Amino acid sequence: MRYSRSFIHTQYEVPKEAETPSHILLLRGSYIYPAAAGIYSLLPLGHRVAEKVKKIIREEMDGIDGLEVTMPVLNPAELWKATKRYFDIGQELFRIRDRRQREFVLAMTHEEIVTDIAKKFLRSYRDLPVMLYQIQTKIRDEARPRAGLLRVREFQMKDAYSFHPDFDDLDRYYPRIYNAYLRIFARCGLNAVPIEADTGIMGGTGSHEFMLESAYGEDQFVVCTQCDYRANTEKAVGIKPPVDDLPEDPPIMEKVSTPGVKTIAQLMDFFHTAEDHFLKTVAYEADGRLVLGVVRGDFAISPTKLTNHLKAVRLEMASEELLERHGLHGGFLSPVGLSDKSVRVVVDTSVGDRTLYVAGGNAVDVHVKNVLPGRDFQIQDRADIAEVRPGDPCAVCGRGRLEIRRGIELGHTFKLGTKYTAPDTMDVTYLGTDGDNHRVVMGCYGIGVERLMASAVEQWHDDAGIIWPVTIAPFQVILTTLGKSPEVDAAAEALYEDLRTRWEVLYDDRDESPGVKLKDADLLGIPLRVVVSQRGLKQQTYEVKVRKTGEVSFHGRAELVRALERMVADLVPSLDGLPLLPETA
RNA sequence: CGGGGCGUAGCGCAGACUGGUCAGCGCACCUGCCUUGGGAGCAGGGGGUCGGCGGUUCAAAUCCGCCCGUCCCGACCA
Repeated sequence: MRYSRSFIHTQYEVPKEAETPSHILLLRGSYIYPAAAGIYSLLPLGHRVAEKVKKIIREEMDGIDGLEVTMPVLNPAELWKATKRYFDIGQELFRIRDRRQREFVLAMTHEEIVTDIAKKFLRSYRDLPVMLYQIQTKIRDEARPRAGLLRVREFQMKDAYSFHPDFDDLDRYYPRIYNAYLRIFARCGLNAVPIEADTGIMGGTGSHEFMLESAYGEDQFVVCTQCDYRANTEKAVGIKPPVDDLPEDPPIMEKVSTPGVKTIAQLMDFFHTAEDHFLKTVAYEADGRLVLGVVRGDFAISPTKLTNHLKAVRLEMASEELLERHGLHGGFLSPVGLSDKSVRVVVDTSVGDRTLYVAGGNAVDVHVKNVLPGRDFQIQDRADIAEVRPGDPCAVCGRGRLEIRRGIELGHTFKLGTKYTAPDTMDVTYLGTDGDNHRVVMGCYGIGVERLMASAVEQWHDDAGIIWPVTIAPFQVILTTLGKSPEVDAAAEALYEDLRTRWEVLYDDRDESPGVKLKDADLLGIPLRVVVSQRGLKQQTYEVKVRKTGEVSFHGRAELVRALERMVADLVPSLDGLPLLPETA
């Protein structure tokens, strides 16, 4: 491709809307162009990168027996009503009507469509297992798109769905997709870290997120400093150091007037007592019911953990009206002396029975002190509903400490089970060898293509520009001429014709000053740069610079191709040392 | 959806507080000359509903109101 014909329009200035490195560099390199907030065109360069990524994804998906399909973006609302997602998902789901007022949604994923297909065609155990996948546009009305391609409203996603005769079969398949994901990210040059993810109401250990650690990521995950435990903060479990200072002869519980004292900070001041001697009680509305969550004062409640424990669909902070209706008062909530039996109370495992707590009094301006769990109130529902804290001991190895890191979620694998095939959703069964109907078990697996591209830039850039991994670079080689002379042009033309039979070559044939051409080559991030110049021709050499290392070498015409071949091979990311799961036959 | 910033040429910005003398600068773009190893130089040139609507005023880029767009923080995120 000749640069002069390539629709590359680099810009020197940093666009003011961009702050994140990938956003800045992709705009400056004319890889992408915004149409609206969180909606981008992929310009020729960006399109080439996306196609490279998609090719790698296809190879890996095909390698684990995936069958590519294309499903519609426009989905009839009835299917989404059947799975109840039409009602459970908030404003993020685009809902539209056609000219006859029939309701449609713009698909944000394709569980409904693919399950409907499965229901139609999967009749017998002979049809299973099967994995269908597509790479296709997803549309979501994101509340806040951000950071260029990292969080957008329209994007291409590889979404895959596997169908199995039973859970065992899904468990056998799962490592194959997990390993394929590790290979995809590694082949794209990304250091993806698999972490255990929240599985929602499914439970179990059937979900992983693949994270790229990055300061610009919007997700947090927990890592152990000693062992290889890695988990989403919504799921992570740490050891909660117990407080054990119960006096021999515990004093009885006592009411204390605490006018206007509501927060833990105010209470610590009022009672001159440490944070971990309070019971923090927070009121939620879970699918319409009032629920009180209780944690020790030095912990915070994890809404996700509480939601999962309750097996609730929606969890929100309780409104004042709901509290009033139960005769409760925000700021003085408590599991102690709760008369209304319709209120569910969940107590976190941080609350022990070897210490005396200060708790709310369930009356305005009243707290109680010397509260002893088990004596002054009964714990009927005890669960881990607290967020882990940085520095907490690891629950897996017991030796390490937990740290919280930021990351970009590159992909997600999920054992869905029968969430979409159960009788109350889409009801998908097949006929087994025993002649009986059995329920189909599913898994789903997603990768965002543009987010992966942007993540590659986040991981691979310097002050001068992008440094594409050779596997996804728009071109492997940029051929640059310096100086204007017939000899240089002739040599470059001949070299271009030769190199382009082996690689994708961007031939910078522009009549620009050396500075402009060299700066553009760096900004665009093409892995190898070959320079043809008067100076080089005089010595009968061509200069090659490796973008990633900055290493410069000179080669005669005869050995240039061989040298480039070696350098390209060296740049291909290694698949050694990936934390692959064992696959069973 | 809450809080904040920004909106003047393709890009980046000044002008605004103190209304007039204000349609400006750099880069990019076009023409010519010249130059060619890290975003050259000279000369000439094109390009603007100052985000939109309304108000105040003799007069609005500038003051006031509403709206829109965009970015950041937070909430949300199948």
